[in-house]
Amino acid sequence: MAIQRSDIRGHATELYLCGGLRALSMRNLAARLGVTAPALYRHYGSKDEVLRDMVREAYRQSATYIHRALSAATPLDRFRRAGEENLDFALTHPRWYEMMYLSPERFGWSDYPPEVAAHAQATHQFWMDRVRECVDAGYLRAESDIRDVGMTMWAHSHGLITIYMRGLLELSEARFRDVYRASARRMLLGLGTRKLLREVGAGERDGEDGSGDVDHLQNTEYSEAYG
Amino acid sequence: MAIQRSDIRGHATELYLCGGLRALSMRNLAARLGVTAPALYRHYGSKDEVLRDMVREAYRQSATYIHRALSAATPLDRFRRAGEENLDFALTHPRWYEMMYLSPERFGWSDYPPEVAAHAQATHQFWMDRVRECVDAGYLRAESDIRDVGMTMWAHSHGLITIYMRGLLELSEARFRDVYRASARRMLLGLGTRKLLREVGAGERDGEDGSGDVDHLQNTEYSEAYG
DNA sequence: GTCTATACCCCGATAGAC
DNA sequence: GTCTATCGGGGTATAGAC
Repeated sequence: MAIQRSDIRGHATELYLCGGLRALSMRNLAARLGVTAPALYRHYGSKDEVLRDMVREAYRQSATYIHRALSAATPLDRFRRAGEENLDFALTHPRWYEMMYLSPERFGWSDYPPEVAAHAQATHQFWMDRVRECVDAGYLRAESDIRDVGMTMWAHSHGLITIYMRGLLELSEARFRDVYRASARRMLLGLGTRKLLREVGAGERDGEDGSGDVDHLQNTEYSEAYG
Repeated sequence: MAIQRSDIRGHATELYLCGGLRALSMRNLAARLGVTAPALYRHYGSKDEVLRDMVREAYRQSATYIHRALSAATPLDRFRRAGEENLDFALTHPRWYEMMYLSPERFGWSDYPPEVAAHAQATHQFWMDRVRECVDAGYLRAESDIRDVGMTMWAHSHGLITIYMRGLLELSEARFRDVYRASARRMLLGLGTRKLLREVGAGERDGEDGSGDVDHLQNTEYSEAYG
């Protein structure tokens, strides 16, 4: 049986996941598949094309995680679930996650190839849809441009994950999940309407119903889930 | 005059800034300095050591930017100024900024060398000090752990800059500055106390004094500076 | 079509001459 | 302190075996 593109991509990904780009050479890759390096060029035009395929795979995997959120019943649940799934993806496949946010020049590209850009655009759109749903349902403030709200939340989520992965927080993964949720909650206390404050756990705090002014939340314990 | 470490680091940085890691080889570097590659090994033990020195330089440069904020008069001004200086640094030296947040394995490291970790820690501490000041002055909500507040803001700032640098926002630099400030403002509307809401521009909006409930801010124009 | 063998040039790094 | 010479290992183009 001849070698398939998917075999190459699979082993390339495995190599990358184990030892980073350093471990991923065409010779290494070929040896894993029991062939010599030039044989790979029958299936991929260059190492670059292998990398591109890997990035696409990262987006594809990411999509399988966050799309599970669509099975949730309400806009708010879909939104929260998407956040959880994204966190799961990032923690389970950190290098795939990282690849999605690496500068193009990391791969020697001056810009992203069209198919990668399309995946990125689709992911972006998914998040915007989640935000739009929540705005329409009255859970998030309506602004002149919905994308601005999504962008702020996206920035927070991605920034936090990056900082964690960089090792600057010195937290266990389990602890980081709590921290992530707590931080997301802080975001929502700013972004959410009173309706959201009422629905998201305010009822569990000291008998308050969350309809008072925001300063009442000042010393809340944030280590619980935001939903 | 013999070659100095600073000459090597300077040219290495220039090469990296122009063409990324691909353009930075010991041979290239040596050619730029008018010597041959092995000569560099009198000054640096390895290419790795050059990289480490470059990352340290990135932190040093970053520090010169954000430390200017200390000349501002009040905690709130120092905090905002630090944000502006950090944005300036990121936009003026995107690759230096990027280096500060690259995973260690980008450089072939399993972890950060101690001197780099120390710089990162100092930068972290600087931001925590800015947050602490603002909490003490009553501008930011006091939480059980101050670092949590700083972390949320840090994550937002870094995430937004990363997304912009990745080219996903398709904005001009000037427009991005507005977007950054607007997004930071959204964060503060969640993080700030009423005192902050009163001081930060609420007075300019339709004659409101900002002391009402937060839903009044729902459709505010956010494209102005957050301070 | 698919793979091997070979070859070229660039890389990081070392040894030893000057 | 810098050179030349050299090593092992990369990406990949080419030629040709099956």
